[in-house]
Amino acid sequence: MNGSIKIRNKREALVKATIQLVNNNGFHATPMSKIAKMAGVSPGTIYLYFENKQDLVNQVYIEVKASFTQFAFKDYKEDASIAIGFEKIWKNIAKFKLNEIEESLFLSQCDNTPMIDEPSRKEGLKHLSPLLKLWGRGQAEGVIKQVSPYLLYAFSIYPISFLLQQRDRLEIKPKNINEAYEMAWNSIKI
Amino acid sequence: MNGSIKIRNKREALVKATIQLVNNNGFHATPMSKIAKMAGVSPGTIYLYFENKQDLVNQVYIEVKASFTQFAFKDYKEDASIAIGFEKIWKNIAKFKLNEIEESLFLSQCDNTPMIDEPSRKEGLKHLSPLLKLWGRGQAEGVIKQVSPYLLYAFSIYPISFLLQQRDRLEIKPKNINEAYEMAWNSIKI
DNA sequence: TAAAATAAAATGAACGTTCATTCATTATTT
DNA sequence: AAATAATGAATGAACGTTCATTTTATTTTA
Repeated sequence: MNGSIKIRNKREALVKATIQLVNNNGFHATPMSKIAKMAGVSPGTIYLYFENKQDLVNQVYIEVKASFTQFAFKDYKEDASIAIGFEKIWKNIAKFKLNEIEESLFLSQCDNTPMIDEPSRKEGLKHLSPLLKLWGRGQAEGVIKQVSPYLLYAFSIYPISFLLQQRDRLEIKPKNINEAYEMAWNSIKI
Repeated sequence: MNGSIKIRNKREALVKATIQLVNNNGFHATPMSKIAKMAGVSPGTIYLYFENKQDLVNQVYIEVKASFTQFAFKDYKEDASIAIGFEKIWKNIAKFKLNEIEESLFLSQCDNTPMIDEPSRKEGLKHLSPLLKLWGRGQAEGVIKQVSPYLLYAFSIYPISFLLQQRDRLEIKPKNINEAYEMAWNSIKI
């Protein structure tokens, strides 16, 4: 019982340790030796699960991103109305970003630095298509503004990441969530 | 006449080189030796202008942030109407983010990683108060939503940073800028 | 004005440290 | 006993920083 994360399996512990240490120190200021120590594992052991440091961080990125997108579309039914469908997805994303803070901070660091290589970036982007489809349908129905998906994303989804950065995250409670949701919807609805 | 940036003075060249290299490689993957080489200067020379690597990146951050905020409030008159004032500031910020891409990318990396120390972060945050004042006035007049400044920022200003990240930034042309502005305004106006 | 003396700026090789990675060895599981 | 998993000391490359030395600029002297 040392100061390290308690583990079921070593790979999982390594992933967790990587997220925490990269969040606090940045990728290149996080030595493999520290990751190993925090995971309660020898440095050499890392190389049984990952090819090298870059591979480690790529894999962590892809896993966290997958976990994020899976959460985003939980209980989302493609046949619901645009407004209902969007609210579902939006609130899923908000819940994830505000509850899974470690994972969200990690993603935002990955998305704003060159620490992830291009193939892994592409891989992480795959899973967002249901939202794009929803928007396409909304535009066809005349409910959603006729602007590029980039703009729709920038003004309705991306702002959630900002709230997460604030020091006083705890203030973000149900009332504020709903206020935020209304702002998101107002910006993309016709 | 080598491959390095041509310079007026060495400090300026070092700042420019730091921005470019950090954008491409990240802070900790950018050795002082490379910064020196790109600036056309000896490694030792860096330490005539900066205490150490952390001090270098802190100073660059503060300077770029200052240049950004100065640009944001150019030609802004405090006595204009809320709508006019906000549009002025918003479009200034958009112009900066979309034209000064190197500087904007650098700021977004600084704001999403632990590479900048806390005092310098605080220092960089100082200059945004005119916008907060404008919003306060707008709320008093019943023009701006009664929500926290964080939310107002998240939904009207922060999205601009996302547009900058897109691969096809060149597509962001006047028409799209105005669409984006309308979305920003829609999300914060009552 | 030219030469000499001093000061300031800049250099880059060298230093100590840290890091990612390896691999001979040990522990654990089958 | 054989196979698999894990270890951690060792390695060599790369890094941030220093500082004795050189180069350039400024001032003083003759």
